[in-house]
Amino acid sequence: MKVSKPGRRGSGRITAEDVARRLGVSQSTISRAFSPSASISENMKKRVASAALELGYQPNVIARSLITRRTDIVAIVIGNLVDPFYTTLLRILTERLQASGKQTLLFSSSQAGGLDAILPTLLQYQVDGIVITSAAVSSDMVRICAKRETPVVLLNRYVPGIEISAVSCDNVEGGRQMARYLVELGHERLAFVSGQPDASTSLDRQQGFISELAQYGISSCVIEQAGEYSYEAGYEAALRLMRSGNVPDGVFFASDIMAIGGMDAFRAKGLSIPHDISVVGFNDVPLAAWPTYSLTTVRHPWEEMADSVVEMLGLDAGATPKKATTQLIPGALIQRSSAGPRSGQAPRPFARSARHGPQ
Amino acid sequence: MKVSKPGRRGSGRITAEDVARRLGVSQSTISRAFSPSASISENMKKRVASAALELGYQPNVIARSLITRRTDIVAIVIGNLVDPFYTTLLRILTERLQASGKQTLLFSSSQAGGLDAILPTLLQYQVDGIVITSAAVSSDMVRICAKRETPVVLLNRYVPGIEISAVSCDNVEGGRQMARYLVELGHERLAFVSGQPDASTSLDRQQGFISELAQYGISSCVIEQAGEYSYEAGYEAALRLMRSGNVPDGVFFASDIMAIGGMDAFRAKGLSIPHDISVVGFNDVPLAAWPTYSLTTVRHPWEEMADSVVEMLGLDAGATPKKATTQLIPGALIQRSSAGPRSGQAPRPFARSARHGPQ
DNA sequence: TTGAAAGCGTTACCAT
DNA sequence: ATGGTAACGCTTTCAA
Repeated sequence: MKVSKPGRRGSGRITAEDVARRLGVSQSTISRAFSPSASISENMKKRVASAALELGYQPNVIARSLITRRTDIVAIVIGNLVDPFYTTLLRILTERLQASGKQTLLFSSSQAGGLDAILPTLLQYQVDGIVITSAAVSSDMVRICAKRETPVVLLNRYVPGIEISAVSCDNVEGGRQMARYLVELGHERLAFVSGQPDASTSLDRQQGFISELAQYGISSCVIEQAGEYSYEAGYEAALRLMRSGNVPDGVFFASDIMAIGGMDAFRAKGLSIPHDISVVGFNDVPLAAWPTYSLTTVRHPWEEMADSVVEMLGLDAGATPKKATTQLIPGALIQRSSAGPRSGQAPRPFARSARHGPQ
Repeated sequence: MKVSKPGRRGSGRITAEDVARRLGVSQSTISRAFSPSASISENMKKRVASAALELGYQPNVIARSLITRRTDIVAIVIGNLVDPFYTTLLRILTERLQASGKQTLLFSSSQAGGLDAILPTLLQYQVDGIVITSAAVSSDMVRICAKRETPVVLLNRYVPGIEISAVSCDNVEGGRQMARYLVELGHERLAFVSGQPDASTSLDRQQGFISELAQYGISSCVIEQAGEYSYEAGYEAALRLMRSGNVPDGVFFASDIMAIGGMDAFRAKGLSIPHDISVVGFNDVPLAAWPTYSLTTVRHPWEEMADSVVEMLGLDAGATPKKATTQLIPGALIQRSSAGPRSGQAPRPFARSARHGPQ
């Protein structure tokens, strides 16, 4: 006869052992009752379920992960929780992960040390995957993660020389769309306000914009460096643009939040939008749709991006350790009223470039 | 002589055992090298450190938590990741937790089922504490958490009849401050726009506002229900306020995001702020400081609130299982330009109620 | 279908 | 100061 183990320890923790004792069965049986694929009689399953409910038992996923090697936790590294773009990204991604039964362990990389300081602690938590939406990624990090077989996906950015998966909006094409749109509205004196000078997102949007302008025979475009993706930076950049003397008639800001700062600056100086100047952004954050701004922008394919991330992390059943690939998903031009035809021209001469109408 | 265990399993996981073998010492020694309070020679500690670095070893906190019963993970339940108030709260709290060596497991309760659906999975992760910033909290939940000895803190709300800790801004006093401020600017025809009708935050601000108005002999105040804390709801509420015929000369919105929606609505209808109408909000989200809005509001004591939460969770060394208490922290009236003296009056007759100047 | 036992990677206690 | 060993709560063989 089995000698029953000592009773409950001081803690309020209820274990499978407790349920087993209650039912007079083995602890393994309790485990099986919570494992969908295990073979257990329907009757026993029911008995366990009711006993568990009664005792308030819930399997300890932490203990489980030790043996299954899956925590169902995904780490998300976010740089700037002030920027609505990132909070939107976080929201969409967390909801998507939650829907797949994964939980989000949130890391803010704005802390001192950046990603380098975060990565070690992050890995200690044995996360099933890492999503990085910001911060510099070194090849050292990639090597460390690869060695531990922890999948990493860069979201909204990519690092060329590195073996790492990435999913991002097609920023080059987005820049092109904006160029086409503004040119077809009749604008010729254009400006681009860049974000962080080394961010691939900003660079790509710029490159797409400039190269498409060239297609239309517009070879000059003022490039104003805002320095960072923020309202204040956009505001200041707009002021500098105005001080420079020749105010453009169309400005493409590398992100919505900068564009909105820019609009406020232009208006503060008495310009009317879009009459005196057309402003467009990128991202389509909720703010952009507000009537005060009604910002024409490129909508990020939020849902598709989130889906891609989940797929590339290989979190679903068949964990295919995908080779590192970069996936670009096209965005959609959202026409609102912050950009209009050049003053004195007929409104909306072409609508060809608007692949999607206003929402 | 000890028989060495079989070598590494397929996985890329490096364990303390691996480091021990490498150094020809026991696994316990490796563990001690990573435990600050353990007794280990300085020399050995160094040898372990370098071997660990070489092999890429990091202690598995998941395994550790099994025995220490501390995961260093705090669950944060956020209802509305669109509202800048909540994203700000999340940012501040996550940074504060990270600074204390705790990690944030993020749960969005806007998902179907709300908190009831989330709590079970949340508890499976053996979190050290739970911070709830939204959603209804039932006494059942409180009982379950209490049984498991998992501390719970309500942030920015409280539930009267329940034995649960809460930390919140002093909403009643905030409402009073706003009443004083608007009255002293000369306004008499006032309105309050409420958020969710059952939210303690909204109710308290309303109560403080109304009761303080009464102190000044103003017994009537229009109450407009916006229904939820959102830009759109604020916008619509403002429109209804205007349609009602007697437009107030001062409106207190229960939250900044509603106030901003309201400002846009008033302006869209041709009103000038603060000339025709004064608007004030609550929270002091980053948006409120933008020049377009320059919203007078009550600043949430973000940092103090975060500090209080950490303290009430008892996460630091001496885990005092505090009795459930509700802590109210006063906010600060931030004077900006969305509210001004009643048209035709001398500007700023009193400044008494502005406890802090504009930032 | 069920039970017993061997881990998973760590900490903590007991020896030495 | 260090090594051995028993937990921690679970999943997963292997037997029955």
